[in-house]
Amino acid sequence: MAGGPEDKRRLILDAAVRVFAREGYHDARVGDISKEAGVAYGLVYHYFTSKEAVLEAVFRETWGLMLTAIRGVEERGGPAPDQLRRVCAIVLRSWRDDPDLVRVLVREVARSPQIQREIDEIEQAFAALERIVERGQEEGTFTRDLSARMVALMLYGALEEILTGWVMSQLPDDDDAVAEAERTIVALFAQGLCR
Amino acid sequence: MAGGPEDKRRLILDAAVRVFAREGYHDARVGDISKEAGVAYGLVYHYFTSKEAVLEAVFRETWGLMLTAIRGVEERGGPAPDQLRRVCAIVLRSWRDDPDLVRVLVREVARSPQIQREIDEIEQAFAALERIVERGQEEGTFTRDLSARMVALMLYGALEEILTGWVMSQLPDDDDAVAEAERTIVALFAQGLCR
DNA sequence: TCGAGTCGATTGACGAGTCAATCGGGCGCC
DNA sequence: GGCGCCCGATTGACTCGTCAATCGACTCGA
Repeated sequence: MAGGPEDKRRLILDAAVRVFAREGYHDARVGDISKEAGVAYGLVYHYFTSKEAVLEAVFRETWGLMLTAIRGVEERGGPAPDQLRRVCAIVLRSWRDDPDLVRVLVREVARSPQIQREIDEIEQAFAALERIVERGQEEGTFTRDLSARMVALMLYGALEEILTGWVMSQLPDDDDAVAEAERTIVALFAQGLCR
Repeated sequence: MAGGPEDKRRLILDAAVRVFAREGYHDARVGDISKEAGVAYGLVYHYFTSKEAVLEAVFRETWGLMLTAIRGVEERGGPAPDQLRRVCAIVLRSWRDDPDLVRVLVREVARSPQIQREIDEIEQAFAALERIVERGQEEGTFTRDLSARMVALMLYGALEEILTGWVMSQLPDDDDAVAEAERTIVALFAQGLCR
């Protein structure tokens, strides 16, 4: 099993993340991926039906993990603002955990023509955020004046833009900055700007 | 002059917006653009050095107008929350004004590998938002606890995500919804969620 | 006559995807 | 235990369609 087929698949997938992060999906050649993985060109097609399928697998597997983590927050329960904070922490910390992966997701998937916004999967992330906001409204912590769906969208956009800022190095991204981003987004969405 | 060269250039540019909106940049053929514009294939290359240059011109000219409008808001002055509201109105209403253009900007430019985030131009939009937030902090309307730059980024992301929601039809986009989006984003950033 | 503006068939590069050949290790049979 | 067969894993040279970009010809007003 140590040399089983799944290993090569993972090898290719991990290599693809590095290559896509380095070159971008469009400029990345399938040959670059096989080379980076140390396998033959054709093997990529043994495990994936196309170059796009490789990107899709990267997205699907990562996104699945993220959704699971978010659902974990929901199940653990607690006050809505706390849940929001924990979700933001998960999303923002992913940058420290695997910058290449975040780079690929932000640049190629978030709004890409390839994988035109795996609507379904991304919708589930919105839905989770929306549920948390709704729960806050029901428990009376959050105002009912704002549409939970729209707030969820804006929260998602704010998080994505912070990650993008890091990917594009428009924003410092040391540990302090990551912690500050967490603090800022929670404070902003909870209390707003006005003093 | 009615048949002067600038006319054909505009013709091509406008056609390109429609074609990119319809097909996406990658799938759009240069021939599609010339056909849509009703000019010969080669003429596209008379006015632009490459297909990518066409997209870039679309971005640059539109973004210029938007920056001018935002600077207009700044110059007109007034309380920071008001300025924020006016900027949001400009951005969000652009969807009603020219959906094709917004579709292209959101899908192809915002995070694209082509025109890799015309860093400079987009930075100026961030900077304008940042200045407005800072002014609010100086006049004492906004809390000084949050980094103006980060807030600017989050605001930008929230706006972009709303537009994206419309582009991807994940969000109703009738006149009422546009008005509600304006109200929601201003209320959220000013007061936050907590009651 | 001149050249700016216009035309569109041609081309040449390029890279995704194919496929036939080879490898290798598990398994049954002697 | 050892031999050899079988089949999936692996290889990489090659094919083949696709466009972006070029370029030489044509038009027409000055």
